[in-house]
Amino acid sequence: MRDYYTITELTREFGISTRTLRFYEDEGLIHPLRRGRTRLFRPADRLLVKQILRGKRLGFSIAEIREIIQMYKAPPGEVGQLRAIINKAGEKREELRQKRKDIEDTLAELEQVEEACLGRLAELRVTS
Amino acid sequence: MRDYYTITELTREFGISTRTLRFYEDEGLIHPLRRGRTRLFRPADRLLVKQILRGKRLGFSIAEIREIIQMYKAPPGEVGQLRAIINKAGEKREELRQKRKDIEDTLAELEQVEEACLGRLAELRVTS
DNA sequence: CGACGCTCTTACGTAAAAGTCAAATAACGC
DNA sequence: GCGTTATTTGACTTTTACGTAAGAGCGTCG
Repeated sequence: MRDYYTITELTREFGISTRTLRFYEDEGLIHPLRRGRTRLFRPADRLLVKQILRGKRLGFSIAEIREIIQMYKAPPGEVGQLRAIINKAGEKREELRQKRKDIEDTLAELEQVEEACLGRLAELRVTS
Repeated sequence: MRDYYTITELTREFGISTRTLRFYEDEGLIHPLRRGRTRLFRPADRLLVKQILRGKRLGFSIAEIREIIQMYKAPPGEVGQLRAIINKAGEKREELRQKRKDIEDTLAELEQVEEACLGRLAELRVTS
């Protein structure tokens, strides 16, 4: 496990631009160290980037991703705070289950598309 | 099953604006009938809207949703065309499986968050 | 008949998430 | 040490997916 990654290393690994990583820093999603002005990304920062991109793939906005990330690093706060986190986590989980159902439905439809195409191809081979 | 829906009926059912439905028509995603200038949405149009919104929940862009929709209504074309559709459907399915994995991972992490919070709450009750 | 609600088109505005470009530093390879 | 490459900040631009407002046309309810 590397100590530090340069910004370019991460852009290559994840297929994103430096602008994107700086944007995520401006948005408060990551906080890489600095040596002088140069950013040094720790493994923990790299993991965060991974989680951010995963959130993007699922269609979450930066604001939503920020909420999720903040739950991960929520400190052992007071009772009300803990309950609030539990609630928010529950909501997000419900949302994710909905997305999962959407995926299952779309997958089923695409399988039908493929089968229909294969069937039509078979017909064409027989007919011709 | 209704014959036709007005634009406002659909906006109420789906919680979207008339602007959004007209935008989807401009983008070629739906093609409601017309009586004069007024749009008449058939059940098939309503189904399409459902599929569009499902795509949006999954983070697909309008362009991607258009691709998916076009696969659904692909006519029994020629062999090359059919193969192309099968390929594209395969790609989308792979993408969806990735999203599903992303969801499973995020769900697992959120469950950990919840458990950590519950554990901490239990501690607080004991300690206090 | 008049107000009201629904609908239409056209056009400009906007928020989110970066892309792009410039100019200045900093770090690296030899 | 010096040229090349990487990195920084800052500002402006772009794309997507609508929001919003203006102005006008129908149908109907009282």
